[in-house]
Amino acid sequence: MRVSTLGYALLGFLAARKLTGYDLARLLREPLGFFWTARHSQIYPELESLRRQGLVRFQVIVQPTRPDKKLYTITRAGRAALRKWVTEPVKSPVQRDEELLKTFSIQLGDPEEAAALYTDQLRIHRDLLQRHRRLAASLERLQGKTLLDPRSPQFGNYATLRRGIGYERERVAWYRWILARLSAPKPRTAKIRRYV
Amino acid sequence: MRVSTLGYALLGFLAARKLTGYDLARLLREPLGFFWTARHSQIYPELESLRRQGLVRFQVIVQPTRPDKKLYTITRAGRAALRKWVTEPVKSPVQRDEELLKTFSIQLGDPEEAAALYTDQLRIHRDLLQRHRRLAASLERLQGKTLLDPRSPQFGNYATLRRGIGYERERVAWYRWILARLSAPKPRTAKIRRYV
DNA sequence: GGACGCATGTAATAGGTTACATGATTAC
DNA sequence: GTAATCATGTAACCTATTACATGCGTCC
Repeated sequence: MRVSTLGYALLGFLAARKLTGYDLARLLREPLGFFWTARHSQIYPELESLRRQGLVRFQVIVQPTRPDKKLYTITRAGRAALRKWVTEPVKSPVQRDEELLKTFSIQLGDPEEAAALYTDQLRIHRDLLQRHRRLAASLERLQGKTLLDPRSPQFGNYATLRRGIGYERERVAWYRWILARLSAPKPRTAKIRRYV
Repeated sequence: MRVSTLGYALLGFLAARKLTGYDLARLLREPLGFFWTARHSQIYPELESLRRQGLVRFQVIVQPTRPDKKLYTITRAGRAALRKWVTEPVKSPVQRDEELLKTFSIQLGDPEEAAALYTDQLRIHRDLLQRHRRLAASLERLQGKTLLDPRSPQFGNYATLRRGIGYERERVAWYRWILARLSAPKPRTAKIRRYV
Protein backbone atom coordinates (compact mmCIF):
# COMPACT_ATOMS: atom_id res chain seq x y z
CA MET A 1 0.00 0.00 0.00
CA ARG A 2 1.31 3.36 -0.99
CA VAL A 3 -0.19 6.80 -1.49
CA SER A 4 -1.00 7.78 -5.06
CA THR A 5 -0.65 11.34 -6.33
CA LEU A 6 -4.40 11.70 -6.03
CA GLY A 7 -4.05 10.65 -2.39
CA TYR A 8 -1.67 13.55 -1.77
CA ALA A 9 -4.05 15.88 -3.57
CA LEU A 10 -6.77 14.88 -1.10
CA LEU A 11 -4.40 15.20 1.87
CA GLY A 12 -3.44 18.65 0.60
CA PHE A 13 -7.02 19.87 0.78
CA LEU A 14 -7.70 18.08 4.06
CA ALA A 15 -4.64 19.76 5.60
CA ALA A 16 -6.56 23.05 5.52
CA ARG A 17 -9.97 21.84 6.73
CA LYS A 18 -12.31 18.90 7.27
CA LEU A 19 -14.12 17.85 4.12
CA THR A 20 -16.40 15.15 2.77
CA GLY A 21 -15.74 13.11 -0.37
CA TYR A 22 -18.39 15.19 -2.05
CA ASP A 23 -16.61 18.43 -1.11
CA LEU A 24 -13.34 17.05 -2.47
CA ALA A 25 -15.02 16.01 -5.69
CA ARG A 26 -16.29 19.56 -6.05
CA LEU A 27 -12.81 21.01 -5.45
CA LEU A 28 -11.23 18.64 -7.97
CA ARG A 29 -13.86 19.21 -10.62
CA GLU A 30 -12.97 21.13 -13.73
CA PRO A 31 -12.12 23.85 -14.22
CA LEU A 32 -11.78 24.66 -10.52
CA GLY A 33 -9.12 22.08 -9.75
CA PHE A 34 -6.70 23.67 -12.16
CA PHE A 35 -3.69 21.57 -11.17
CA TRP A 36 -5.35 18.21 -10.53
CA THR A 37 -8.68 16.72 -11.51
CA ALA A 38 -10.56 13.61 -10.37
CA ARG A 39 -14.07 12.23 -10.36
CA HIS A 40 -16.00 11.10 -7.33
CA SER A 41 -15.65 7.47 -8.48
CA GLN A 42 -11.92 7.77 -7.93
CA ILE A 43 -12.10 9.90 -4.79
CA TYR A 44 -14.28 7.66 -2.61
CA PRO A 45 -12.09 4.56 -2.93
CA GLU A 46 -8.94 6.67 -2.49
CA LEU A 47 -10.27 8.14 0.77
CA GLU A 48 -10.93 4.59 1.98
CA SER A 49 -7.36 3.64 1.07
CA LEU A 50 -5.98 6.67 2.96
CA ARG A 51 -8.08 5.69 5.96
CA ARG A 52 -6.75 2.13 5.93
CA GLN A 53 -3.24 3.59 5.96
CA GLY A 54 -4.12 5.76 8.95
CA LEU A 55 -3.59 9.04 7.10
CA VAL A 56 -7.17 10.24 7.47
CA ARG A 57 -10.17 9.37 9.60
CA PHE A 58 -13.84 10.28 9.36
CA GLN A 59 -16.83 10.96 11.51
CA VAL A 60 -20.35 10.30 10.23
CA ILE A 61 -22.58 13.35 10.25
CA VAL A 62 -26.25 12.40 10.36
CA GLN A 63 -28.36 14.96 8.59
CA PRO A 64 -32.15 15.00 8.92
CA THR A 65 -33.03 16.52 5.57
CA ARG A 66 -30.02 15.39 3.51
CA PRO A 67 -28.07 12.14 3.11
CA ASP A 68 -25.66 11.24 5.90
CA LYS A 69 -22.08 12.24 5.20
CA LYS A 70 -18.56 11.28 6.20
CA LEU A 71 -16.48 14.22 7.32
CA TYR A 72 -12.80 13.43 6.82
CA THR A 73 -9.94 14.75 8.96
CA ILE A 74 -6.23 14.44 8.23
CA THR A 75 -4.32 12.57 10.96
CA ARG A 76 -0.90 13.44 12.37
CA ALA A 77 0.60 10.65 10.23
CA GLY A 78 -1.19 12.06 7.19
CA ARG A 79 0.22 15.50 7.79
CA ALA A 80 3.71 14.06 8.20
CA ALA A 81 3.42 12.08 4.96
CA LEU A 82 2.24 15.20 3.12
CA ARG A 83 5.01 17.35 4.58
CA LYS A 84 7.60 14.82 3.45
CA TRP A 85 6.12 14.53 -0.04
CA VAL A 86 5.91 18.25 -0.90
CA THR A 87 9.66 18.74 -1.21
CA GLU A 88 10.48 15.42 -2.85
CA PRO A 89 11.63 15.74 -6.48
CA VAL A 90 8.88 15.59 -9.10
CA LYS A 91 8.82 13.33 -12.12
CA SER A 92 8.89 15.38 -15.30
CA PRO A 93 5.29 16.29 -15.93
CA VAL A 94 3.51 14.38 -18.69
CA GLN A 95 2.23 16.85 -21.19
CA ARG A 96 -0.99 15.81 -22.88
CA ASP A 97 -2.76 18.64 -24.60
CA GLU A 98 -5.27 17.49 -27.19
CA GLU A 99 -5.70 21.02 -28.47
CA LEU A 100 -2.00 21.44 -29.18
CA LEU A 101 -2.00 18.06 -30.88
CA LYS A 102 -4.72 19.32 -33.19
CA THR A 103 -2.76 22.50 -33.75
CA PHE A 104 0.23 20.47 -34.89
CA SER A 105 -1.80 19.35 -37.92
CA ILE A 106 -4.11 22.36 -38.18
CA GLN A 107 -2.95 23.25 -41.71
CA LEU A 108 -4.88 20.18 -42.91
CA GLY A 109 -8.20 21.52 -41.65
CA ASP A 110 -10.49 24.23 -42.89
CA PRO A 111 -9.18 27.65 -41.71
CA GLU A 112 -12.64 28.96 -40.86
CA GLU A 113 -13.50 25.92 -38.77
CA ALA A 114 -10.11 26.24 -37.10
CA ALA A 115 -10.80 29.90 -36.32
CA ALA A 116 -14.13 28.89 -34.75
CA LEU A 117 -12.34 26.37 -32.56
CA TYR A 118 -9.78 28.86 -31.29
CA THR A 119 -12.39 31.58 -30.80
CA ASP A 120 -14.31 29.28 -28.49
CA GLN A 121 -11.18 28.43 -26.58
CA LEU A 122 -10.15 32.08 -26.34
CA ARG A 123 -13.46 32.91 -24.71
CA ILE A 124 -13.20 30.03 -22.24
CA HIS A 125 -9.67 30.91 -21.17
CA ARG A 126 -10.30 34.65 -21.07
CA ASP A 127 -13.10 33.92 -18.59
CA LEU A 128 -10.91 31.61 -16.56
CA LEU A 129 -8.14 34.21 -16.45
CA GLN A 130 -10.60 36.81 -15.20
CA ARG A 131 -11.86 34.43 -12.52
CA HIS A 132 -8.36 33.62 -11.32
CA ARG A 133 -7.49 37.32 -11.25
CA ARG A 134 -10.56 38.18 -9.21
CA LEU A 135 -9.82 35.41 -6.75
CA ALA A 136 -6.21 36.58 -6.41
CA ALA A 137 -7.33 40.18 -5.92
CA SER A 138 -9.78 39.21 -3.20
CA LEU A 139 -7.13 37.11 -1.46
CA GLU A 140 -4.72 40.04 -1.63
CA ARG A 141 -7.33 42.39 -0.21
CA LEU A 142 -8.10 40.07 2.70
CA GLN A 143 -4.62 38.82 3.56
CA GLY A 144 -2.22 41.45 2.25
CA LYS A 145 1.47 40.73 2.55
CA THR A 146 0.95 37.60 4.63
CA LEU A 147 0.43 35.83 1.31
CA LEU A 148 4.04 36.46 0.40
CA ASP A 149 5.32 34.62 3.47
CA PRO A 150 6.18 31.05 2.41
CA ARG A 151 5.12 29.79 5.86
CA SER A 152 1.68 31.33 5.76
CA PRO A 153 -1.10 28.73 5.40
CA GLN A 154 -2.38 30.52 2.30
CA PHE A 155 1.00 30.73 0.55
CA GLY A 156 0.60 27.55 -1.54
CA ASN A 157 -2.89 28.49 -2.60
CA TYR A 158 -1.73 31.97 -3.64
CA ALA A 159 1.35 30.61 -5.46
CA THR A 160 -0.71 28.15 -7.51
CA LEU A 161 -3.21 30.87 -8.28
CA ARG A 162 -0.42 33.08 -9.61
CA ARG A 163 0.73 30.22 -11.78
CA GLY A 164 -2.84 29.77 -13.03
CA ILE A 165 -2.97 33.44 -13.95
CA GLY A 166 0.35 33.28 -15.79
CA TYR A 167 -0.69 30.13 -17.59
CA GLU A 168 -4.04 31.46 -18.76
CA ARG A 169 -2.59 34.81 -19.74
CA GLU A 170 -0.02 33.09 -21.94
CA ARG A 171 -2.71 30.89 -23.44
CA VAL A 172 -4.96 33.82 -24.24
CA ALA A 173 -2.08 35.66 -25.92
CA TRP A 174 -1.34 32.60 -28.03
CA TYR A 175 -4.99 32.26 -29.13
CA ARG A 176 -4.90 35.88 -30.24
CA TRP A 177 -1.74 35.21 -32.22
CA ILE A 178 -3.11 32.16 -34.01
CA LEU A 179 -6.46 33.82 -34.70
CA ALA A 180 -4.64 36.76 -36.27
CA ARG A 181 -2.74 34.27 -38.44
CA LEU A 182 -5.91 32.42 -39.45
CA SER A 183 -7.80 35.53 -40.43
CA ALA A 184 -4.95 37.43 -42.06
CA PRO A 185 -5.77 38.27 -45.68
CA LYS A 186 -4.21 35.76 -48.07
CA PRO A 187 -3.16 36.91 -51.55
CA ARG A 188 -4.92 33.94 -53.11
CA THR A 189 -8.17 34.59 -51.27
CA ALA A 190 -8.02 38.25 -52.24
CA LYS A 191 -7.58 37.32 -55.89
CA ILE A 192 -10.52 34.94 -55.81
CA ARG A 193 -12.64 37.59 -54.13
CA ARG A 194 -11.71 40.15 -56.70
CA TYR A 195 -12.70 38.01 -59.65
CA VAL A 196 -15.70 36.05 -58.30
CA MET B 1 -13.15 0.34 -33.22
CA ARG B 2 -12.38 4.00 -32.96
CA VAL B 3 -9.25 6.13 -33.08
CA SER B 4 -7.82 7.21 -29.74
CA THR B 5 -6.13 10.55 -29.20
CA LEU B 6 -2.79 8.76 -29.36
CA GLY B 7 -3.87 7.39 -32.73
CA TYR B 8 -4.38 10.94 -34.02
CA ALA B 9 -1.00 11.91 -32.60
CA LEU B 10 0.60 9.16 -34.68
CA LEU B 11 -1.39 10.13 -37.76
CA GLY B 12 -0.28 13.73 -37.25
CA PHE B 13 3.37 12.77 -37.46
CA LEU B 14 2.79 10.32 -40.29
CA ALA B 15 1.03 13.04 -42.29
CA ALA B 16 4.40 14.71 -42.76
CA ARG B 17 6.55 11.66 -43.53
CA LYS B 18 6.92 7.90 -43.37
CA LEU B 19 8.05 6.66 -39.97
CA THR B 20 8.61 3.48 -38.00
CA GLY B 21 7.16 2.75 -34.58
CA TYR B 22 10.60 3.36 -33.20
CA ASP B 23 10.78 6.81 -34.84
CA LEU B 24 7.38 7.69 -33.40
CA ALA B 25 8.44 6.55 -29.95
CA ARG B 26 11.42 8.86 -30.22
CA LEU B 27 9.24 11.81 -31.27
CA LEU B 28 6.80 11.18 -28.42
CA ARG B 29 9.46 10.76 -25.80
CA GLU B 30 9.91 13.39 -23.13
CA PRO B 31 10.67 16.17 -23.21
CA LEU B 32 10.62 16.33 -27.00
CA GLY B 33 6.96 15.50 -27.44
CA PHE B 34 5.90 18.54 -25.49
CA PHE B 35 2.19 18.26 -26.25
CA TRP B 36 1.76 14.47 -26.16
CA THR B 37 3.84 11.65 -24.73
CA ALA B 38 3.68 7.87 -25.13
CA ARG B 39 5.90 4.84 -24.69
CA HIS B 40 6.70 2.30 -27.35
CA SER B 41 4.56 -0.28 -25.53
CA GLN B 42 1.55 1.86 -26.32
CA ILE B 43 2.63 2.91 -29.80
CA TYR B 44 3.14 -0.51 -31.41
CA PRO B 45 -0.36 -1.83 -30.59
CA GLU B 46 -1.90 1.51 -31.60
CA LEU B 47 -0.19 1.38 -35.01
CA GLU B 48 -1.61 -2.11 -35.49
CA SER B 49 -5.07 -0.80 -34.58
CA LEU B 50 -4.73 2.06 -37.09
CA ARG B 51 -3.67 -0.45 -39.73
CA ARG B 52 -6.71 -2.65 -39.08
CA GLN B 53 -8.87 0.43 -39.59
CA GLY B 54 -7.14 1.17 -42.89
CA LEU B 55 -5.71 4.51 -41.74
CA VAL B 56 -2.07 3.49 -42.14
CA ARG B 57 -0.15 0.76 -43.91
CA PHE B 58 3.44 -0.42 -43.66
CA GLN B 59 6.21 -1.89 -45.74
CA VAL B 60 8.89 -4.05 -44.19
CA ILE B 61 12.40 -2.75 -44.68
CA VAL B 62 14.98 -5.51 -44.44
CA GLN B 63 18.27 -4.18 -43.09
CA PRO B 64 21.47 -6.22 -43.22
CA THR B 65 23.19 -4.75 -40.20
CA ARG B 66 20.18 -3.72 -38.11
CA PRO B 67 16.84 -5.28 -37.17
CA ASP B 68 14.15 -5.29 -39.85
CA LYS B 69 11.70 -2.45 -39.52
CA LYS B 70 8.15 -1.54 -40.50
CA LEU B 71 7.90 1.78 -42.27
CA TYR B 72 4.40 3.22 -41.84
CA THR B 73 2.58 5.42 -44.34
CA ILE B 74 -0.66 7.30 -43.76
CA THR B 75 -3.44 6.27 -46.17
CA ARG B 76 -5.94 8.54 -47.89
CA ALA B 77 -8.56 7.45 -45.34
CA GLY B 78 -6.11 8.23 -42.53
CA ARG B 79 -5.48 11.71 -43.85
CA ALA B 80 -9.23 12.32 -44.18
CA ALA B 81 -9.84 11.16 -40.60
CA LEU B 82 -7.06 13.44 -39.35
CA ARG B 83 -8.34 16.42 -41.33
CA LYS B 84 -11.81 15.94 -39.89
CA TRP B 85 -10.51 15.58 -36.33
CA VAL B 86 -8.29 18.68 -36.19
CA THR B 87 -11.15 21.16 -36.20
CA GLU B 88 -13.53 19.19 -34.01
CA PRO B 89 -14.14 20.75 -30.57
CA VAL B 90 -11.76 19.65 -27.84
CA LYS B 91 -12.73 18.31 -24.47
CA SER B 92 -11.52 20.64 -21.73
CA PRO B 93 -7.94 19.60 -21.06
CA VAL B 94 -7.30 17.63 -17.90
CA GLN B 95 -4.75 19.45 -15.85
CA ARG B 96 -2.49 17.19 -13.82
CA ASP B 97 0.61 18.92 -12.57
CA GLU B 98 2.25 17.14 -9.67
CA GLU B 99 4.56 20.05 -9.07
CA LEU B 100 1.70 22.52 -8.66
CA LEU B 101 -0.01 20.05 -6.36
CA LYS B 102 3.08 20.08 -4.16
CA THR B 103 3.16 23.87 -4.35
CA PHE B 104 -0.39 24.01 -3.03
CA SER B 105 0.90 22.60 0.28
CA ILE B 106 4.46 23.88 0.10
CA GLN B 107 4.16 25.92 3.33
CA LEU B 108 4.21 22.60 5.21
CA GLY B 109 7.65 21.68 3.89
CA ASP B 110 11.10 22.92 4.71
CA PRO B 111 11.76 26.21 2.84
CA GLU B 112 15.33 25.27 1.96
CA GLU B 113 14.33 21.90 0.53
CA ALA B 114 11.54 23.66 -1.36
CA ALA B 115 14.04 26.15 -2.79
CA ALA B 116 16.24 23.26 -3.95
CA LEU B 117 13.24 21.71 -5.70
CA TYR B 118 12.35 24.89 -7.57
CA THR B 119 15.96 25.64 -8.42
CA ASP B 120 16.22 22.26 -10.15
CA GLN B 121 13.01 22.88 -12.04
CA LEU B 122 14.09 26.38 -13.01
CA ARG B 123 17.23 24.99 -14.59
CA ILE B 124 15.32 22.28 -16.48
CA HIS B 125 12.76 24.70 -17.88
CA ARG B 126 15.29 27.41 -18.66
CA ASP B 127 17.13 24.85 -20.80
CA LEU B 128 13.92 23.73 -22.46
CA LEU B 129 12.98 27.31 -23.22
CA GLN B 130 16.36 27.90 -24.80
CA ARG B 131 16.02 24.76 -26.90
CA HIS B 132 12.55 25.74 -28.13
CA ARG B 133 13.80 29.22 -28.94
CA ARG B 134 16.74 27.91 -30.95
CA LEU B 135 14.49 25.55 -32.86
CA ALA B 136 12.06 28.36 -33.63
CA ALA B 137 14.89 30.65 -34.73
CA SER B 138 16.29 28.02 -37.08
CA LEU B 139 12.83 27.38 -38.53
CA GLU B 140 12.37 31.11 -39.06
CA ARG B 141 15.74 31.40 -40.76
CA LEU B 142 14.99 28.51 -43.12
CA GLN B 143 11.36 29.17 -43.92
CA GLY B 144 10.79 32.87 -43.26
CA LYS B 145 7.27 34.19 -43.64
CA THR B 146 5.93 30.93 -45.04
CA LEU B 147 5.61 29.82 -41.43
CA LEU B 148 2.94 32.44 -40.85
CA ASP B 149 0.71 31.03 -43.59
CA PRO B 150 -1.85 28.74 -41.90
CA ARG B 151 -1.83 26.50 -44.99
CA SER B 152 1.90 25.94 -44.99
CA PRO B 153 2.86 22.39 -44.00
CA GLN B 154 5.08 23.77 -41.24
CA PHE B 155 2.46 26.07 -39.73
CA GLY B 156 1.21 23.65 -37.08
CA ASN B 157 4.72 22.77 -36.01
CA TYR B 158 5.65 26.44 -35.71
CA ALA B 159 2.43 27.31 -33.85
CA THR B 160 2.98 24.58 -31.26
CA LEU B 161 6.57 25.65 -30.88
CA ARG B 162 5.47 29.20 -30.15
CA ARG B 163 3.11 27.87 -27.54
CA GLY B 164 5.94 25.85 -26.03
CA ILE B 165 8.07 28.97 -25.83
CA GLY B 166 5.29 30.97 -24.18
CA TYR B 167 4.58 28.16 -21.75
CA GLU B 168 8.18 27.68 -20.67
CA ARG B 169 8.80 31.41 -20.43
CA GLU B 170 5.84 31.79 -18.10
CA ARG B 171 7.02 28.82 -16.05
CA VAL B 172 10.54 30.19 -15.70
CA ALA B 173 9.18 33.57 -14.57
CA TRP B 174 7.04 31.84 -11.96
CA TYR B 175 9.99 29.82 -10.61
CA ARG B 176 11.92 33.07 -10.21
CA TRP B 177 9.00 34.58 -8.33
CA ILE B 178 8.61 31.69 -5.93
CA LEU B 179 12.38 31.40 -5.35
CA ALA B 180 12.49 35.09 -4.50
CA ARG B 181 9.69 34.47 -2.00
CA LEU B 182 11.42 31.48 -0.46
CA SER B 183 14.75 33.22 0.01
CA ALA B 184 13.43 36.61 1.09
CA PRO B 185 14.73 37.51 4.54
CA LYS B 186 12.17 36.72 7.26
CA PRO B 187 12.10 38.78 10.46
CA ARG B 188 11.98 35.63 12.54
CA THR B 189 14.96 34.04 10.80
CA ALA B 190 16.91 37.28 11.15
CA LYS B 191 16.23 37.35 14.89
CA ILE B 192 17.33 33.77 15.34
CA ARG B 193 20.51 34.44 13.37
CA ARG B 194 21.29 37.48 15.47
CA TYR B 195 21.04 35.67 18.76
CA VAL B 196 22.35 32.18 17.98
C1' DG C 1 -43.19 17.23 -13.62
C1' DG C 2 -38.28 17.64 -14.31
C1' DA C 3 -33.79 19.32 -13.46
C1' DC C 4 -30.35 20.16 -10.06
C1' DG C 5 -27.84 19.71 -5.64
C1' DC C 6 -26.54 16.76 -1.91
C1' DA C 7 -24.33 12.36 -0.80
C1' DT C 8 -22.00 7.78 -1.45
C1' DG C 9 -20.85 4.00 -3.63
C1' DT C 10 -19.58 -0.03 -7.49
C1' DA C 11 -18.57 -2.06 -12.25
C1' DA C 12 -16.88 -2.05 -16.74
C1' DT C 13 -13.81 -0.18 -19.74
C1' DA C 14 -10.11 2.66 -21.58
C1' DG C 15 -5.67 4.63 -21.27
C1' DG C 16 -0.95 4.55 -19.66
C1' DT C 17 3.40 2.79 -17.16
C1' DT C 18 6.66 -0.61 -15.84
C1' DA C 19 8.67 -4.73 -16.57
C1' DC C 20 9.82 -8.74 -19.34
C1' DA C 21 11.87 -10.45 -23.70
C1' DT C 22 15.32 -10.66 -27.61
C1' DG C 23 19.49 -9.57 -30.27
C1' DA C 24 22.90 -7.32 -33.33
C1' DT C 25 26.02 -3.20 -33.89
C1' DT C 26 28.59 0.71 -32.47
C1' DA C 27 30.95 3.88 -29.48
C1' DC C 28 33.79 4.61 -25.21
C1' DG D 1 33.46 -5.18 -21.19
C1' DT D 2 29.58 -2.32 -20.99
C1' DA D 3 26.48 1.02 -22.18
C1' DA D 4 23.72 3.02 -25.84
C1' DT D 5 21.18 2.80 -30.21
C1' DC D 6 18.29 0.35 -33.28
C1' DA D 7 14.01 -2.40 -33.57
C1' DT D 8 9.65 -4.80 -32.18
C1' DG D 9 6.73 -6.88 -29.37
C1' DT D 10 3.77 -8.78 -24.88
C1' DA D 11 2.12 -9.04 -19.91
C1' DA D 12 0.97 -7.27 -15.57
C1' DC D 13 -0.37 -3.57 -13.25
C1' DC D 14 -1.98 1.02 -12.04
C1' DT D 15 -4.76 5.12 -13.05
C1' DA D 16 -8.74 7.38 -14.79
C1' DT D 17 -13.32 7.75 -17.21
C1' DT D 18 -17.98 6.44 -18.08
C1' DA D 19 -21.87 4.29 -16.70
C1' DC D 20 -24.87 2.16 -13.32
C1' DA D 21 -27.30 2.66 -8.80
C1' DT D 22 -30.11 5.00 -5.10
C1' DG D 23 -32.96 8.60 -2.88
C1' DC D 24 -34.52 12.87 -0.70
C1' DG D 25 -35.28 18.05 -0.98
C1' DT D 26 -35.64 22.27 -3.42
C1' DC D 27 -36.36 25.32 -7.12
C1' DC D 28 -38.63 26.60 -11.54
